[in-house]
Amino acid sequence: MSRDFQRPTEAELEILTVLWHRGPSTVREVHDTLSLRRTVGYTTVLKFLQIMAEKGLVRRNEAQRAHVYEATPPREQTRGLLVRDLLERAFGGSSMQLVMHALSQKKATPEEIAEIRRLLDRMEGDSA
Amino acid sequence: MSRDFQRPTEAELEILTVLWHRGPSTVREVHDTLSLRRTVGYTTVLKFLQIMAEKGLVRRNEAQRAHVYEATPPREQTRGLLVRDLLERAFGGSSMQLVMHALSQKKATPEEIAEIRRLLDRMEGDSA
DNA sequence: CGGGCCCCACGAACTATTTCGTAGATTGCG
DNA sequence: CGCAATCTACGAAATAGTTCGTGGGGCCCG
Repeated sequence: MSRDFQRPTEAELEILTVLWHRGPSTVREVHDTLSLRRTVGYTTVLKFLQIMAEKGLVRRNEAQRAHVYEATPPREQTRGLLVRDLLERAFGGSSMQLVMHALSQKKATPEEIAEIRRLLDRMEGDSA
Repeated sequence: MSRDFQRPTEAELEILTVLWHRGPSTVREVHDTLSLRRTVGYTTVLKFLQIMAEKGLVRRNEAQRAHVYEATPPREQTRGLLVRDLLERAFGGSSMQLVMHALSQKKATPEEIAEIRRLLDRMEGDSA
């Protein structure tokens, strides 16, 4: 069996974020959440969860009549996958360029900035 | 006419990166470059450039028999668009999280690290 | 002039992704 | 029990994205 997850499609990612946010949820719960942002049919969500279950992107608990779905790939792992991907496809692998863009995108709190500094310190330490 | 660019598809981005790298190029040049990485037909590349021209992603100079294509959206603008997008779709808008991932993804050079530090300094200065 | 090579336009096949309708089973209630 | 509300399964339409074949010209060399 394959242990590596493939890159989720846009709609799949949308659902994964809901599951990461809510934790294990039923189709209805996911649907209700998504509906807050955009119009989408109930069976559309159901279908996606079924597809994702096949792909291994979600785990399904059928104990109840309304099955409960849970995201399988750890959130950070998926994020890493997406970042790696964007890095390669649009930034020629230069993580710094990506960082610069991310930073200029939105103002960070002093705490967050401090955290990034610590990470930079660690990196310098390693490379030394 | 519309001045905002839409998010390029995967294949379109691939071609844009070639154009950013090479500068204005003919279909053949783009095709040759892409061929170094993967198998792709000449007319496939041609078709994409035609589609992209319609979308406004590239500009076409027909002065020569072999038309010369040039990327229209500035590279940094497109990168910004992609980063913003990823930020929204996978990081709940937290640029810090994205930065952390980007940094841990690939080792940056000491120089780059220094540059990021300077950017952080500037950010703290602004918010003060 | 004729053949071979390269170029563009365009349609269309193909694949991937998204969206939903319909059907059948289950459950809760009056 | 019988109906309305809810669920899942599944097929398939609709859309988006990718890939390429074919046709019509132009260009260059022998």
